This record gives sequence, structure tokens and C-alpha cells, in this order.
Amino acid sequence: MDLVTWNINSVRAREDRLVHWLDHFQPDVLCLQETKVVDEAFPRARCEALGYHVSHYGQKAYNGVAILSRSEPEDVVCGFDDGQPEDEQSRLIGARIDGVRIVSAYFPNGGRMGSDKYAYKLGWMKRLRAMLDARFDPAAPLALCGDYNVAPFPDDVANPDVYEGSVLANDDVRGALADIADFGLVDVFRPFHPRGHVWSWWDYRAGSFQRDEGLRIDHVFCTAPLAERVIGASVDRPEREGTGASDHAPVRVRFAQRAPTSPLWPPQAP
DNA sequence: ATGGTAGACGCTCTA
Repeated sequence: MDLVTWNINSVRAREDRLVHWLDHFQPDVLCLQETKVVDEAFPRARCEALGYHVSHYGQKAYNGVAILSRSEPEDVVCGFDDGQPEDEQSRLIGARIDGVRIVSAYFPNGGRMGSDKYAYKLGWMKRLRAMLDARFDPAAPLALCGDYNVAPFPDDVANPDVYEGSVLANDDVRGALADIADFGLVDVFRPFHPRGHVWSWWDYRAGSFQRDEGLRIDHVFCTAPLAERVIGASVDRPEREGTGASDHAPVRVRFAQRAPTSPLWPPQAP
């Protein structure tokens, strides 16, 4: 199974790029964030023409998440759906695809430290952990894919002077991420890039991509029965090049049908 | 200098 997560930063501005990318890579599942359109405005027909089912939970101007899949999605759930008043922002969609629970998540950015947006981010992450506890089983295959807006380690940050201590990289937000992972999820990307310094997002400003000053904030965290099947993970850097690119690159993960005899995860000592 | 750029919306917000 080829699984990809990509913050596309407006599906309207990047419709042609999306269609060409899908046609070229043909992943089994593509999770999108920041589509920035209502459901009716998603380019559904062009995706379906390429053989994809589209599950989209959008809103006007901001946010918006989607799951595109070659197999028909089952049990599609939008938002937290946890019995509390729903989050007004469209940041979560989930579906079961080929027996695997897929979640496409757009974590709040958090604005500035100490802001209302930052408090919303921490609350949102707590609520996500509670939702996982209430609905899912860590012993069943699940992939939490998306723009987490958190760089897990210092070496996931190119420019620590600017970003360490920010809403994307500080002890509290890393603690909130660790609490989510404590449900029973592991970062399946990092073991393939143990020295870090692999980025998934580069600020549009100050020539960050040209200087290769980015952060790794887009992730695929999986429960053990899925994590033991991972056989590769990479960032599609070329998609970030040139004009008209999203500020995020797609993050790709490949899973074997069954767990390999010598698992790549967790990494084996030499 | 609360900077720089990009997208959506409509002159301001979000990232």
C-alpha cells in the first residue's frame, strides 16, 4: 500500500498539480489538508476519472481535509464526532480503506506562543487523543496522516534560532504529541531518516526552499500492526520546486502486504 | 523594522 499525506494549500489553486501528481504516482491512498474549499468545489470528477474515490470535509477559505483512495472507503467520519459540540473548523476526516483506518488531520498551527490559537491547538490535540481512545484500538491497523504542525525533534528543524520555542517546536507541543503517540502510534517515517534534516515544509518567505531551511511537520503515525509492515518513507521534494507549488511537499510511505520476516521497524541494531 | 510570500477574500486574515 502506497500512502501519502500532502498539505496542498488550496486545491483550487493547485487542481492541475493534484491531477498530474495523482496520475504520475497513483498512490493507493492520498490524504490532503488545507483544501480551502467547500465540498461542492472539490475537483471530484477529475479525481474519479483517474480511478479515485473522494471523501472530503471542507469549508470556505480555510482548513478542509480529504482522503482519496483507489478502494471504496467505508465508515467515513467527519470531524471529532465525539458527542461534544463539533469543532467549527474542518480539520479531521477518517475512513476505513482495505481494512485500514485512515485519518487525514490538519492540526491547528497555533499562531503565536501564548495566543488563543495556541491554546486551541493544545486543546485540539488533547481532544484528538481522547477521540482515539474512545473509538479506536491500538491493536488494529490505523494511520494518522497529516500536517501535525509539530516538529518532533530538534533535528526536524533546519533553523532552530527561528523555530525552537515557537508553536511548531517547543516542549509543551512536543509533550502533547507524545501523549497522542502514547495511544499506541509510532512515527513510521523517522526510522528511514535517522539523522533527521529531512523537511516537509518550507516557508514561502525569505527563499526558505532555495536555502533548504524547512521543518518536518507532516507525518504518518501508525499503530503497531501497520507500522511493522512499513518498507519505505520519503518526501517528494520535486513537488515543492518551482512556482505554483504548495509550501508543503507530499510525504510518502509504503507498506508491505504482510510484515516482512526481518522488520524494518523498529530499527535493528547492527 | 512584529519584517518576507502565498492564498482567499474583498482591504484583512491565516499560515
